[in-house]
Amino acid sequence: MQIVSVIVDVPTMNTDKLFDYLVPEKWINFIRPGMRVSVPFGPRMIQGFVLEQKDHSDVEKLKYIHEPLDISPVLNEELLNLGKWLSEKVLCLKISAYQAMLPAAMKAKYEKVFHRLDGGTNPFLDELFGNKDELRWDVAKNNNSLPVLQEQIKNGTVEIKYLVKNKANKKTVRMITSLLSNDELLTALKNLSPNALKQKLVLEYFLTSTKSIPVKKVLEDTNSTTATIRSLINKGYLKEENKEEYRDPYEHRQFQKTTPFQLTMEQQKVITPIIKSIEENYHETFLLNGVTGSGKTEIYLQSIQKVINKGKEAIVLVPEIALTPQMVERFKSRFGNDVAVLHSGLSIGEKYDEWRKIQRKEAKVVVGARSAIFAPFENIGIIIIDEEHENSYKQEENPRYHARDVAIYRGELHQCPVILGSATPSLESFARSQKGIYTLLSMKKRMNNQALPSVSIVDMREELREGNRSMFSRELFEKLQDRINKNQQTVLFLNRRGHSSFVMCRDCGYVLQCPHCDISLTFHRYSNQMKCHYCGYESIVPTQCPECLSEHIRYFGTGTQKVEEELNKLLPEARVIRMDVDTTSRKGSHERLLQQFQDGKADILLGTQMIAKGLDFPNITLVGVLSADTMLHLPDFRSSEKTFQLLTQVSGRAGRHQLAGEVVIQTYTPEHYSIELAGAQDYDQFYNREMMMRKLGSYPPFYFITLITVIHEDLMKVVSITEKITKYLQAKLSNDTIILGPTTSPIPRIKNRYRYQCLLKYKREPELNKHLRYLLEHYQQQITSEGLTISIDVNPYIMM
DNA sequence: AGCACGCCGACT
DNA sequence: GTCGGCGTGCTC
Repeated sequence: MQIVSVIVDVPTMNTDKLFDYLVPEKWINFIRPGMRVSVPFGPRMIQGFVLEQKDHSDVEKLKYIHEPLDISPVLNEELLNLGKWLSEKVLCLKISAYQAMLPAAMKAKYEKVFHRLDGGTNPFLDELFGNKDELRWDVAKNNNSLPVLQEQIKNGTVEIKYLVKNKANKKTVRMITSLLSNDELLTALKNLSPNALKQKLVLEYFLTSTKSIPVKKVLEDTNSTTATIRSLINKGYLKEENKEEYRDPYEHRQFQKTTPFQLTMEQQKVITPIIKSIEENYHETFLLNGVTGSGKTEIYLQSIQKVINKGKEAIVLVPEIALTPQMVERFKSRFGNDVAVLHSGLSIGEKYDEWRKIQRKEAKVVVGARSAIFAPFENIGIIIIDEEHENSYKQEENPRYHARDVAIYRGELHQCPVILGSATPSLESFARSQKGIYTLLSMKKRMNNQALPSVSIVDMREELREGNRSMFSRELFEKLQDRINKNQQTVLFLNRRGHSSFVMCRDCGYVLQCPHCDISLTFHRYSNQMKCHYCGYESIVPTQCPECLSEHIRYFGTGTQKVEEELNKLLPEARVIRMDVDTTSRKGSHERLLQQFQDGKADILLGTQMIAKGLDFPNITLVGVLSADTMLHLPDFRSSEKTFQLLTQVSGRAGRHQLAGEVVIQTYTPEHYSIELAGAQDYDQFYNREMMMRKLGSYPPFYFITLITVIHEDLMKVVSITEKITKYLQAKLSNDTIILGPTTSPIPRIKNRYRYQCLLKYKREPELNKHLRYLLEHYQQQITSEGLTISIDVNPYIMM
């Protein structure tokens, strides 16, 4: 007797445990841990993951596994353990953790069908089923036949079958193979009936080409029909078979092979310790801090080459928005078909194929977004996270994991180096490098010794005072005109996030802040109040600036569209390409717009977030940041850090080649350190300043934080539950732990459900997860039956 | 999540 | 006295 323990695909807390099943005789030792199986669960049939094998169970009435869904395990032992670790660390369901590791194509799709059992003897059923003996549930439902069918089920003439399917499947191509040698073909040709002209053509075709050809191609090339092929198959000359094929998203692209570049002194120095840890098989986390254009990618490429030479595999994570064709090309042109690519632009089927290349060891390198950290490699030699400070490495839904944590966990397990690369490392990572947890590797020079662009910061309050009410400062406008005259290109960057949610004085730049939290107050339109999302402080919306008594105090924000209109008015001769969510929603439009810009079809590229990275065009000599402040005043303790990173990032777009670059940053708060220091491109100084702020505010990296959000349609319930949770935690956690809340969330209501939150700041709480789990269990009933949501985000990046 | 079981109101 | 509403609880 063989028994397996299974995690079932039912995403609730009460089913988040192992269920035991008997393995049918014929599958003993075939069904193994890591495989997906379909199992009877109550009256239905569902998908599950086999976690363990055993020969005894404490449960009396075991059911049998219905059938395996894979021919070999899709999760290896490491990933099975990783899933367990992950679910404990981020407090998610085990099933969610495992599903996050696999391509979406493998997620189960359930179908219900009615199956007739009368053997066609009941004419009444003919009406319902037609000439088939199966009827899909949704079809029956649309025909209003459910009540009748229910009756038939009672009679025993119809049963319900539950099907477990994949979301997407392997793509197959029908192939025609010749079973004859050339000599035999010639004989066969002679024996053909003289009027079988098409058959003759097909056999002749196989004389001159390879033995196995897709049906479609045979038909096209010989201008014959399936009937011809069929008769040749019947004569035993040809054979038809299905061949599995990969969908290749880069099928029509040519990749010019590149060879390693000669490294600069600085690069050489940096790569040495990385190579050492690859060669000597030990884990070390490196923080590779190199200015924009310092050649980090070449370091990655040469390190990966070493890893491949050792017969091991490499994982490279890149932020979703930076995963452009240009980026992929750099890897594909160095490592060719050894590279698999995983990103959100691919279809479910394409992702599935790329994943299978990895699993079958046909790929050695995976380049992908966040979830690629779960690539099913078994012999990892290096893990690289490029632009490590990017927020997109944190998943903002369950499982709320950070790819960096998973990377380091896997790196330790495989005893291989982990490289975190960035021009502007996250404070957390840089602090760890200062403490010696990560090894800091710095590159301060650009590869071609090109100087960093010169940055000028324009005080927009001054502009206003001098009567310039336009969104362009005089300096930026002059430079814009100059570039158009010189036929050089400009990138204009506008940050749309934080749109009119904060209130600022246009005269002095004063922004309303919470007196207790040093965080900007958020404007609430419906209640017409200013609120702090961290402690709940409220105040009225001022009509006068509290600092300078000016009346020019208002909500802040401008859209790209408005800027475009303005540009058309002021510089009608300028050709503008606008890139934002509106103009890039269609597939491929992102790439197309960039291509147009690269081809010189526009003078100005105007855009949001998405143009901050990866742009590397020689003709860009001017970068303008229209309003550096928008992000700065978001109600988020990381707003300064994000501002600094973004400004540095954007500035790095200018003057990467022969032509020198200039950057103009417009701001209402030029004295703010994140803007001033981004202008000076001084990371170290920024780090010191920001660390002081974090220390004062008891924020990371000095404290860990965890955010608990309670969501329900009944506001009273939300408030009272959040209060209870806060009280409970106050009683259980140490005195050094700071508990902020209950307070309303930055977005107090989404889809008619109210949101309240409680923020924990702590240095050491070894029992925290235990308490949080207790809370989840305690409210489990209300979660399942009353639509209550309690979201727990350990180390949140978006404070909503 | 689904689905069955089970206990109260509106109807034949 | 029955049909069906959806609250409650279970699924190896």
